[in-house]
Parts: sequence; C-alpha cells; structure tokens
Amino acid sequence: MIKLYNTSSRKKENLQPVKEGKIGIYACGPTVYDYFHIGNARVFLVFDVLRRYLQYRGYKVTFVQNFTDIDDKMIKRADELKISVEELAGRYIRAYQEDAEALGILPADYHPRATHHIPQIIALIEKLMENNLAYELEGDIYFHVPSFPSYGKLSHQNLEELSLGARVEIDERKRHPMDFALWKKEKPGEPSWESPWGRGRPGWHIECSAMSMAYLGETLDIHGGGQDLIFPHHENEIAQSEGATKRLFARHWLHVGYLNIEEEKMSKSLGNVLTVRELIKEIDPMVLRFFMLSAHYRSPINFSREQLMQAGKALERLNTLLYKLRERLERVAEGVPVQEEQELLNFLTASRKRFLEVMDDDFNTAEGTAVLFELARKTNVYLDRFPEQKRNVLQPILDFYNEVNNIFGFLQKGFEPVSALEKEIEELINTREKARREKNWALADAIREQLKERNILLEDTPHGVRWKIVDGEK
RNA sequence: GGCGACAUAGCCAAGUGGUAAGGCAGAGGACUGCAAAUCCUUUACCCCCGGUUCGAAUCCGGGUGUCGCCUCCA
Repeated sequence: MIKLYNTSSRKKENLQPVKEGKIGIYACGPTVYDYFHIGNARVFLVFDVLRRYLQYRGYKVTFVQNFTDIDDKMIKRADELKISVEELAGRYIRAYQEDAEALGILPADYHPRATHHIPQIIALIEKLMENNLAYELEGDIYFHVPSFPSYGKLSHQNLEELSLGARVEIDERKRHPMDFALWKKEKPGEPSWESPWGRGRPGWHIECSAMSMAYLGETLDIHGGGQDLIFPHHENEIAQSEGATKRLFARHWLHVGYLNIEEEKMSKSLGNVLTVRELIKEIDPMVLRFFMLSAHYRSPINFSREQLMQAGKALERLNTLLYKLRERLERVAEGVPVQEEQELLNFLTASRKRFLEVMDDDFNTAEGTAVLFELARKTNVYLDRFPEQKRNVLQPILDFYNEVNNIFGFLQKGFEPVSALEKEIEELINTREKARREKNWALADAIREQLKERNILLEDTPHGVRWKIVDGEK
C-alpha cells in the first residue's frame, strides 16, 4: 500500500484512488512570464518522478500540469517586453518545454492553459454565484470567504487568525477582508474576455479549480505544488471547488519543500534567482536531477555549488558501475551461479523489495537512491574480484538499474553512438597502449595528460582501457 | 501576534520504540609502471533538560536555535 503525507491531515495516508487503479494528479505549473528557476524545477521533478513511480506501480495515471498564461505578472512582463501576453506565453511555454526536456521531465498528459479554458472558468464562477458564495462588485466578482465555513482547513488556520495576520491593504468595498477575486473587470489595454458580468479576466486561483476538474473530475486523487502555495492559493482552490461541487476537492495534498540558495530563500529582491536555463550551461542537468531526488521531497534543501559537486561525484559512481556492467556483459557467458553469485542475486531481490518499500512510504527517493548505492558496492566487489563472471548474474543487476532509471531518470542510458570524436580518442588510446607495451611511460602519460586537458579521463583496467568524459572545472 | 516545520558525523542526508542507511570529503591499507576506477578499514555523547517505557534519535512536557507561512512567490 502506498502512503503519502497529506498536508490537509498532516499525516501519512494510504493512497486510495477515487477510481480503482486510476490516479488523477494535478500539479500547479509555472506562470509563463520568464524562464523557470531551480525551485520550480524541484517541484516539476518531484511530480515527474511521482507520476512515473505510480505508473510503475501499475496505476493508470492522468497527470495534469497547467500553464498560467494570464495574470498580473504576465501583463506586466508583456508590457515591459512590448509584446502581447499571448506572445509572451508562447515564448516561455516553449522555454519550459526545452528546459524540462533537458531535465528529463516528461510532458504531462495535459498542459492546460488558463486562457484556453475561459468558458469552464466562467461556468464555475456562475455556479458559485448560484450557491451564494460569490458576489459582484462593480464588474469584479469576489468569493465571499465567511460563507465557506471550513475555510482554512488546509493551512490549519481560521479566518480570524488569518485576518489578524493580514498585512494586505484592505479594500473597503469588499464584504470581508479575506474575500478574493474570481473575476477581474477589464482594464484598458489588458487582455479580456466576454462574461455575464462584462468583459474581464479570471482571478489567480480560479483557473486551477476549473481546469483540474475539467480534466480529472470533481475529486482529484493528488493535488499539489510548492509549499508556498498552501496559502492562499490552494486554500482558495478548495473553497472555490468544494463551494461549487459540495464534494471533496482533493484527497491528497502534496507540497514540495523549498529550495534555498546558499542558506537564503531565493527571491527577486535578493537577486539570487537561478534559472535552470542558466544553470545547465555549466552543469549536467542529470546532476541537478540527482541532487533534487537525493533529499526527501518535503525537506527543504539547500542549493550550493558544493552540494552539486558532491552530487555529481555520487552520480558518477553509479554511472561508472553501469558502464562496467555493460562493457562486461559484452563478453561473458551464462553459467550456473555458485554460492557467492546466488548471494548477490539474493541481494538484488532484496534491493528491489527495499526500493518498493521506501518509495511506497511517502515517496522516499532519498532512501531509494541509497538502495542503488548499496547494490553498487556489492556489484563492484563481484566485478573486480570474481574470476568468472556470468551473464545471468550481471544482466539482472543491469536490468534493475534500468528499471529504477525509468523512474528516477538520472542515470546514463547506455553507450553513446560512436562519433568522430570517439574515433580520434580510440586512436590516441591505441598509440598510448603501444607506448605502454614498450614501457614508454613518458609518451603514455603525455597522451593521458593531453586527453585529460580535454576532460577525457582514461582508466587502465585488466580488460583494456576505458575512457569517459568528465565535467572538469568549468 | 497567530499557525507550522525542522534540529542526526567535517559537509549533505535517511531513519518515527529495540542502542544509528547512503553519498561527499579526510586518514590508513589493497590493487596499479604511475594514475584512475574499485574494494577494505576508520570518523556520531542523534540541540539541551525533564518524563513515559524493560528499552527512545524515535513518544510526552519544557527550553534553545534555525527556517517557513499569515502579502505575489514553486
């Protein structure tokens, strides 16, 4: 049984889908007014892996992640760039797709855009009006928070507490200070749509309610995003959705912890926002992916170059093993496993079981990666020390890594196709091998040094020379 | 002021009642022409003080500290 922590109950709960065998997930996606930053990336990555894992566990998953393509930020940015909001959205949706792909994030089943769902949004607001939960005010529509009694159940605060802490400027026209906009009256020069209340545009929370229910039905199995969305965004979504349907909106609320940079919150004002686009110019995106998954999704993580370097080394250790496995498999035969080999195979079975256990328990990717390292050590021992290795021992191990990699996605997939560069390297290696046979160490070392400067590392093994590209200092 | 989270080795990070996973870094060793890779060994009074328990990093109470939310934010 899979357990997930639910922000709403503050407990781990069994994952029990609304419909047997199916899971509907909605994740709050980016506002497409800029490149996404590494904090966003963490959320996308967590949901990507969650979705893959649930599929691996046999669920039919429908995963929806929206693009917010109309709001204050969009309008402001479009204005700055002197382009239309539509153009801005197109530009950064493409950027999202490129950066997400670099990080190995698979496209969601649906990436709905707010501006493409205006009718659904309007219908939802109409329903709220009917239910007496919303009111019109000079062309704006507000959700009346006091009329939704359980408001605050997600963030565990009541209305009084929230109002007390409110530092927001109070709009005296509103019936209650916490009332929030569902629909905003048109302003000159801003995008707007026809509605029963005149031209205008949706408020910030309503799109997620409308689109999630449009694709996944009235009750979602899993809904989430970054921790900072708990209040007010998700609280408001609950109010809107449950206010309209009178049904539970989401069974599991999953919130991803913050990513800080050098111990500080990432924010525009501190000027420390790091976009994925910038970062992957310097470092392997797979290292970033590994780094994010090596902590539990609910823990805050601190990003630093130092941490990333450590992650890079760790990941390299696994990739080295995979390389060795693939290489060795090219020349070993099957055979009856002896006791030590049987023990290794038993350990593999235990590893797979352990992997499922820790992942089932609130999606513990940190423990999951530890399983890979433990198996790596045992396999390395076998690879280095055991005289006659067997295909039927090595292949299942490689299969396991590939299987896990379908979920985690940070390991190297296999041998790269031979390129011109590789041919050149092979020739240099041959020259060096000849020198080594002649005990011409000076020449041999010179060639190794020369390649090293090009970030190509040679390793002499009993079975010949192996080379790999390393990151080096960039 | 209200609500909440976290505090585990030099660094990062699992572990929610039976005396501490994993990674990085360091030290020593094996292997190697030298390296690299790999393996072995080695590094923890689990923030403090009480309590519950045969037994607590793990539960309860009280401190201290860090961070977050209450305003746009992933």
